[in-house]
Amino acid sequence: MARKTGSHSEITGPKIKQAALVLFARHGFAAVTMRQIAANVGVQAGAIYNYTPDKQSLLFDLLHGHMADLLSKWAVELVPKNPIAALDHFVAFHLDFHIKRPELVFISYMELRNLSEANFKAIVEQRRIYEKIIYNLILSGVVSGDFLVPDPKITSLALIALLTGPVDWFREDGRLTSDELTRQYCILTRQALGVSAQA
Amino acid sequence: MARKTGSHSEITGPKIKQAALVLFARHGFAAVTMRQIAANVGVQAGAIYNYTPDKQSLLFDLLHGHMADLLSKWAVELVPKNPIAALDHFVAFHLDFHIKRPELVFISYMELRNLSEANFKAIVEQRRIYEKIIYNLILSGVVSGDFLVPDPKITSLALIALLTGPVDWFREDGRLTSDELTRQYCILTRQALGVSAQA
DNA sequence: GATTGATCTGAACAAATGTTCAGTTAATAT
DNA sequence: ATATTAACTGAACATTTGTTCAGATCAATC
Repeated sequence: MARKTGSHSEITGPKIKQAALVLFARHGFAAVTMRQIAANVGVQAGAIYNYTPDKQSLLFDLLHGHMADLLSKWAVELVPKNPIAALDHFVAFHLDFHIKRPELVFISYMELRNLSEANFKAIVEQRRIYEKIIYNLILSGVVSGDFLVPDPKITSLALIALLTGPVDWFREDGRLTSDELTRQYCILTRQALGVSAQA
Repeated sequence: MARKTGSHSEITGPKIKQAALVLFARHGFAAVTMRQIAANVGVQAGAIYNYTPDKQSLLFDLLHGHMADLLSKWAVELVPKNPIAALDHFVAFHLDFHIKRPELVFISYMELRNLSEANFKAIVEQRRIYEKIIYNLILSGVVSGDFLVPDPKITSLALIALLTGPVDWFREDGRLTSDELTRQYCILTRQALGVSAQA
């Protein structure tokens, strides 16, 4: 071989993914052209096809990688056995993970419909696994008597909506630190799940 | 004049808006073509331009009309003076209004960026007014001592996220009636705002 | 029944789209 | 120096895009 394999590709590859992410988040998958992505990388449109078979795969890789990242990071977390402590731990984890990736969170929510059927199913399965984690967490608190919720299934969905909301407005350089955000959402979620105040 | 003004237009006009709404919600503004909209109405693409100057206006009219509808409907609501009763009233109102319009809620959230700058500003202003309503509602409860929240501003944003979440999963024909949904979210929000249980 | 004008068709337009590919470039190995 | 080949260019492709508009259609008016 001449030229060490991937001498430039190790730079250009990630740059393409990053540019696609930012542009998809800002303008939407369908509104972004391959030429725009290429221009952001400093390359011609044709060069992108050295790194991805097509535009669809560019989107899928971003979403799939994001969810795989989320699930694997939670898998290595040391979660307390006590349901209330586990809830606090989860709130901190979920907020931290999502706040650091606003673009990925955004396109994961709103570009699902631009996936092919097979790709769509793969992502939905990953989400199902995550929802199940939260459901089990809430259920254990209900069983132990720490939580007071009428319907764990609904509450788990509501909890995700509640904890993902800050992604839309939280800014690292805003008047609220991420620690303060976490503290307040721990209070908010404890109250929402009916944890008695003296606990 | 021949032909009564709008003999067909009174039918075709709304049909175009409705088709655009459904298609924008399902596939996204940028992914929908004027020919798709026309086909859904049973007309040729050129005919659409009798009812809208361009594609952009089609989107703006949907979003602007939606927010105007929301604000004017709240304006005529008879809201109780008591903060806790007012919160319950608001929860019921917000849930009911949004659950009945899932497509409009969806595109209002995710097609903002496809608006021209001037159109964008107009919608943001309408949203600001609505957020202010919720902020004032929470503030009055804090002042009266009925609510226990660390930060009314954050809580008002969190409340909107919480109450808009069901749009994503609630189905009129699901296992939960809208009355039950409202009841559960009244409990959830009361708890989230720190309303003491015996109230 | 002729006229009018709102409504719509159907073809056309330039511009932009995702993707392909023959050929150029340049870094490495010999 | 020469050969090799990954990385990239730049032009080309068949489609599709939003939009325009001359002309067809046809119900209401005179």
